Amino acid sequence: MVIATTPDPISNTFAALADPTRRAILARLAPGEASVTELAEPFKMTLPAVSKHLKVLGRAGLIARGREAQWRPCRLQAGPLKDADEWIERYRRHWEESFDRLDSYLQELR
Amino acid sequence: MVIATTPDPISNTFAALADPTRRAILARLAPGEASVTELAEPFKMTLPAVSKHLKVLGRAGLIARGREAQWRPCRLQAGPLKDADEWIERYRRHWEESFDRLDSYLQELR
DNA sequence: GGTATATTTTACCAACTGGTTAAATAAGAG
DNA sequence: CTCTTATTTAACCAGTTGGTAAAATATACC
Repeated sequence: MVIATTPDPISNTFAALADPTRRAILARLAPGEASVTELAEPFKMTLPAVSKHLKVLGRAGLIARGREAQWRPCRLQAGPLKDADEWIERYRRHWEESFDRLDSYLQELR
Repeated sequence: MVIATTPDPISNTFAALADPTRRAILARLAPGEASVTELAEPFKMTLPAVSKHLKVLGRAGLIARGREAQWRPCRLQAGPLKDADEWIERYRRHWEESFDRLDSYLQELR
């Protein structure tokens, strides 16, 4: 199974977050680690499909894998999320400003 | 040119951010609006390629297009970035905690 | 060794992506 | 109307993605 490796970590992070299944997996891992079968349970896709999603998350550094008997538990690694957050934060001013404009427009309407 | 439309706005946003060219375009738009040719200038790709990137950003709601004579100026729309930021923020505790663990480990090493 | 459970790998497929070139469209200027 | 400039569309291509089914691998248990 070929998984493309961008030499650009933040692109990998955003690409990994661009899929609802993968975001749900991260949400499931927030309270603590889980096995692949546990992670797959809520989805109506096959186990290999989930395994691929985990590989994408792993490549992005968003999860780490353990080894316990025949289980390969996953746990969240939030480091890349920090980088993504810092990238987005640079635009905070913009969405706050555009809210202000909408707000004062709504004021005018009264 | 077929541009896939996910019924999932935040997936579109993250997918749009997953490309370095598109992130650079957004950065260029932060100080103010720009024409397509101006946006294309720093890249060694053709104009239609940039036009496609702008379409992806438009679909994600990250830019709006104007009309001035034969120019179609782009300006940043940061709304979707706010949603992306809010999604990521839920994990802030996780990257701060993992920093704390690294920090106390480094303390121990001394 | 043989069996059961958990997970990954392989091979395959249709759809999407990111790029190209060439042609089409839009608007201003002479 | 013609020419120039700005931009998009169309057709195409190679590579990636997200899924599948079937086979392979890993570990525990008897």
